[in-house]
Amino acid sequence: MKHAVISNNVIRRLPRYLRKLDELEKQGVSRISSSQLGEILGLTPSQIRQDFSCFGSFGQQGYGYSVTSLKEQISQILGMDRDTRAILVGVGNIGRSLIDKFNFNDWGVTLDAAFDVNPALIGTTFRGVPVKSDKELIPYLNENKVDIAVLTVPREVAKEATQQLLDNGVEAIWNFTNVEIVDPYSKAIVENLHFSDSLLALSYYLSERRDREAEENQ
Amino acid sequence: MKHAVISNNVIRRLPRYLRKLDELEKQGVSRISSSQLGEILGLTPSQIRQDFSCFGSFGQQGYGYSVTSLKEQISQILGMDRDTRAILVGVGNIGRSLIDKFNFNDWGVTLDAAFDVNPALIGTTFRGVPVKSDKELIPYLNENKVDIAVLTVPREVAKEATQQLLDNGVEAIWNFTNVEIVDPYSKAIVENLHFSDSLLALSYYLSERRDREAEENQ
DNA sequence: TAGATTGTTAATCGATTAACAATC
DNA sequence: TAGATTGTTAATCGATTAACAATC
Repeated sequence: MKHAVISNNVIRRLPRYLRKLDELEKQGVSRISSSQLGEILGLTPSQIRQDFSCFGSFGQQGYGYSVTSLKEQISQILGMDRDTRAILVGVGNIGRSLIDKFNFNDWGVTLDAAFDVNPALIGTTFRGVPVKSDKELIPYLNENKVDIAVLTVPREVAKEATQQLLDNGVEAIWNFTNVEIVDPYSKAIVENLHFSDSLLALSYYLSERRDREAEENQ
Repeated sequence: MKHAVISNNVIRRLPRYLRKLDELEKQGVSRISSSQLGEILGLTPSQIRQDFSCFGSFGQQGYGYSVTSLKEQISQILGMDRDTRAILVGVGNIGRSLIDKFNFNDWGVTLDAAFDVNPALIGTTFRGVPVKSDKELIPYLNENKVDIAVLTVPREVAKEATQQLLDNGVEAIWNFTNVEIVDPYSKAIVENLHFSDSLLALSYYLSERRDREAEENQ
């Protein structure tokens, strides 16, 4: 029934809260106030309380928040307690490192299978994830629940792969290709991880600082 | 002299403009108006003109923008024409895939060296990038210009590595560890690429949609 | 010249911050 | 109870959008 649309800014802060709460929990901290959390994260207490209040009342007046229960609430808001199934398309370098090192399970996501064109990879298994032929992709999509497709193919085939995924019922794409994904049906959820965008932002802030320093030294 | 601070939102849009302009240029498009660009990117023409006007006047009344020259202007704003030198710390899966597949040069950054603790890797070279011992890191930092450190070490050693880098003059860190980097001197520029934050945001939007659909089907 | 589109100023909208009553 | 801190409403601030004169 609560149908208010939550702003993207709020959503992007939730994982940060979660990360810090997890850290605090591991350090044995059991209770925290919005002021303390704000201090740690560089946010105002108001903003933190405002953020939480989008989803309910998780604290207690005069006391603050229980670290553990706040963490659980946020996990749930983010959908971590759902049975989310993922596949990975493109077992290149980055795909491989995601299979090997990224703990999908820690975030409530199960990586069920990977797909590639390379015969040397097909039939192998990394960390329990079987690598299947790209020819099996469409049949697989038709026979299994797939919530998220992790897109780690070379940029040349990104468009084609996206088309296949969307045409066969995938609703969400986690995009690691440096290509702007266009969903012709505008109904997919696309989350981009453009490394280059991130590096360019860093580059901007660095050169802006250099300019400022150069001016000051005149 | 132009000392106005540009909002982060604007900075984050610049790489998107750049990507699209590059694409348009490759397609042979030589001229574009703010309305056309807005149409393509899902932004208002006003916003686009407002964004550009933070940095100067790049267009021409009645005509629009030259794709090539606009692209050049943005590249320059982002610092791509500077001699930015980087090193990579931690040649694991993700570090390796960055060396092998990410074209630092395309973004105006030169990756000069990588560092690792693994004796099997030390002395090898990937794509022209030599892998050096972690013991050589500090001497290297003292003898060479290093603008950006790409941090791809395991999370357990992230803090320690950060400390070394900051203590030896590195001003910018591109952080791939899923650890909140804390700069004790609060002067470093830190750009985080938290994969998990991105996945969790995706997870939120997915479960929010599922909830909405479930309600509608009642 | 007429039409198109910029650059910029003003108006609106939304997000953050401040304030405070409620209450643990 | 007194002190602390939430949840929420109101005030402020900043970002986006609209409007339009300037001009190519």
